[in-house]
Amino acid sequence: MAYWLMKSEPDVFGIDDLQRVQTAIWDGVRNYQARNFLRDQMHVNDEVLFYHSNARPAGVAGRAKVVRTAYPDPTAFDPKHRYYDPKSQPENPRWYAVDVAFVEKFRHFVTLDELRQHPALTDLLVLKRGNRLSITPMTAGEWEVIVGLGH
DNA sequence: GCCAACGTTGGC
DNA sequence: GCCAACGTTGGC
Repeated sequence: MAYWLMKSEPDVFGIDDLQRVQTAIWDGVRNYQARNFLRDQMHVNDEVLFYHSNARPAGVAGRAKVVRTAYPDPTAFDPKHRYYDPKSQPENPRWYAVDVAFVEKFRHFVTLDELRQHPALTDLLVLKRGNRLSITPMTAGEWEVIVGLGH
């Protein structure tokens, strides 16, 4: 069991969208380090904290879990899609996606500021200066603290 | 909208 | 392999 923080822009796809559809493909990852986490280390039932980026405020909106491990990202093969990448071919895929399922929306939205203030979260990768990774691992302890803040 | 930080691209 | 130019991310 692993614990992940996954960023999405709520204007594009937020926790409310996931709640509505319940299960969704997490596609559009176009960063090698994030892809490697997703492709090589994500397992079914891994915990996901759903982070709203490019939002006011930014922060953790709720929980999801992994329900399908990595498979080739179909949006990379679609020339009309904004995530299209001609260098990714079905016989040699460059980009991958997983499926995630809604678990809960936090009663209390945990803002980036609250994360920064908490002494147990100083090593959280998303708080590191300049961090742009859309998928980052965290420890079970960090996960528990953030879920506690959200409840 | 600004802009710092970062990743990727491509010429050499 | 270097590195300047460029594009993107994401908080504010």
